Amino acid sequence: MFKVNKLTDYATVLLIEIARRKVVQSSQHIAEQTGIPSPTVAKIMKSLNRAGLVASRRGASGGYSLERAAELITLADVIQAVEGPIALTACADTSDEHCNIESICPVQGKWNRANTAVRAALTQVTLADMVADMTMFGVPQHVAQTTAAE
Amino acid sequence: MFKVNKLTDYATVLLIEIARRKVVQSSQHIAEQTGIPSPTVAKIMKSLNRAGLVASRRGASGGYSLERAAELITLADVIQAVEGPIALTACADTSDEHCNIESICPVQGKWNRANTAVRAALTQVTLADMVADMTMFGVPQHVAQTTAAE
DNA sequence: AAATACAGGACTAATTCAGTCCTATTTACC
DNA sequence: GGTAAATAGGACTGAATTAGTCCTGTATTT
Repeated sequence: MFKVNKLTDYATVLLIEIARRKVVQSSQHIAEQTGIPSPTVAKIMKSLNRAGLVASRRGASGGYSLERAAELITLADVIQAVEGPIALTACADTSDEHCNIESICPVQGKWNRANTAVRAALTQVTLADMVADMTMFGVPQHVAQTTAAE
Repeated sequence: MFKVNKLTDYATVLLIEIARRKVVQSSQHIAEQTGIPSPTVAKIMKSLNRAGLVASRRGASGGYSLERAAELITLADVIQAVEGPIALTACADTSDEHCNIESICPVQGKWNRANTAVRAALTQVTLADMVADMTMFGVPQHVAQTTAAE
């Protein structure tokens, strides 16, 4: 199956959680809210921070918040933050990886068109869209509960 | 990096080879032409045949040929043939896989929009496009040689 | 000063993927 | 009719990637 990493899927869940509440949340807290193991959350949040998708505050009562509006964070951003560049084949990307079938694949533009098309598609979908889709398909019980509980 | 399987990349190479010559070729022959190991070629060709992208003829002087014109074979077809359904996340696909974070991800349409967009993007790129892109970026030495030799 | 929380990176376990091989079936040709 | 050539299907193994954990250091609040 053609799919994104598990971690990328998690990342969207985390970002949606952060987008819903507007306050700074510790990675520990986010883990509890989402049910994703805390070390894993920490790892992902670091990537998202490095990529500039979330702002971090250290120290007591620190944590993470969105760096910019959910409308301005695209799925392409998230995937790139967690997995690196969106390049459907290895040779299209960094030229330090050498294609072992060079005789027929001398870094030609074979896949360029596809890369561009997929990147464009993923740039069209924003975090805000995903939040909207979620509630459309039925508000998740768990989040609804915990949100109400506060 | 967000990318397709190596086998899918191979598959495009194989299909391009088949598209260039119009005759029926054995999987063995295709392997020699492309430099991809013959058992691997055989495996991929079986998938492509099952998916209806290539026609097969058994027995002596048998082999494979395109089932339809290169313009009508899309990258989405190839990916689906080799990797299965294009579903960016596991839970969006067959419902027999159970998401282990169900509390926050009860098979919601979170990723639907993205799946649709990516599928559309990959449907726009055809095998004919890839053949064209290849020659545009410089005719591969090897294929040029062997083609001339016959 | 002490507690809290992020930053970076090393390491291990689990999963997936790539590649090979074996047996059965079909077809061409002598 | 027999033999060789080729695909069909599937099982199996080794390699590579991914997911997950943990440790040490640094910044910040109270």
